Amino acid sequence: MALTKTAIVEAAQGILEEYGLADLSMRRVADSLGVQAGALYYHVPNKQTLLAEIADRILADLREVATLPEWAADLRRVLLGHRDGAELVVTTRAMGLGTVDPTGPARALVPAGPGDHVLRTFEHFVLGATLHDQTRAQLVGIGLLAGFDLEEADEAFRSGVDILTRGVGIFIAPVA
Amino acid sequence: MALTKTAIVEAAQGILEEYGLADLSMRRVADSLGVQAGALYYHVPNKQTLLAEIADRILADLREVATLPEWAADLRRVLLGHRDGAELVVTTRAMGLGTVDPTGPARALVPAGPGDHVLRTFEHFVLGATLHDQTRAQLVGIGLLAGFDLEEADEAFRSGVDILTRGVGIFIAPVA
DNA sequence: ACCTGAACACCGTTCAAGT
DNA sequence: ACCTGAACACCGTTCAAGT
Repeated sequence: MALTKTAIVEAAQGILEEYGLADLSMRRVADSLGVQAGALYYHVPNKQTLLAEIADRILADLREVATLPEWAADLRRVLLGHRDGAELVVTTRAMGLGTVDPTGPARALVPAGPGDHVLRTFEHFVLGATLHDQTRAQLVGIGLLAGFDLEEADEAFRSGVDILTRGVGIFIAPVA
Repeated sequence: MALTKTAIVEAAQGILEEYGLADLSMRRVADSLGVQAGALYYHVPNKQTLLAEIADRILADLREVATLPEWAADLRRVLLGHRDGAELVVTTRAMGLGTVDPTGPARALVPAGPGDHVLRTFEHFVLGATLHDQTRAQLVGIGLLAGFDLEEADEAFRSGVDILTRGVGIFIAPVA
């Protein structure tokens, strides 16, 4: 069968889930499809856009939610559900690639104008915290890091969401 | 003069500031020092630890501060002050490398126990937001992205810090 | 139109051999 | 002890040539 963009994206995602982002090369994707690396460039402009396409597929797992904390937890769930999901989405978002905005399901929960700052703040926290925790969790899995517990990190994440929601005053005396 | 670890770290940082993280290769560092790439490995175990050493140097610019929002602004200032500073520090922190904790100057501002969650939450937000903004600012500089304004991003950052400090209630009606 | 084969210009890391 | 030279096992991307 002929090579298609969809087949390439799916093959790339398969390699990502199985071997991780560091081992996801254009040559490996081509190999798994039984073609030469150069052939990919007839269907995909470059590696970055291919990765952005995978990021879009990952973010498609996002569910509808009723509250901001629920949305934060769901975004974290989706990112942790895919190998190197946080790193992929962080990079894609930072470069302005990808078409799926992770704050999408939360848009309806805040007023259009001032709610924007709230959504961006939540997004940066969720991506920052989850990138940190997922990287560490994966290092523990390879035996390159010890003393990190994802359950504890989940607990800290929920505290972070509480702080964003109610302010630091819930944990410490209000600051100037 | 003989090659030293310090000379290698300084040369690497020089290349980072001038050409960026993507162009910072062991071979380039070696070239700039007039040695072969393999020679570096007698003084530095690998590239990651070399990068961690640069991250430590960058975080050494952190000032003493009196409040949490002031510390957040200072960390952002330091990261934006070095090319790819945010990416470098995010990666180094996630992998548990580097010896300088960016929350250091803020430790004295919060109580020992519950203050920890507050610090980590602030750290993840500052790193997440600044990584995002610095990447976009640098893409604008190369002409690969338009419609991003760092002044606006700074403003959004300050709003984010306000939300962390006082809760989302200052921007929108309190959420469940 | 679509793909191969081969090349260009690189990587991080290792290691025998020299000094 | 410290460095060179050369290798190993790769990269992303381009492009003439074939079908």
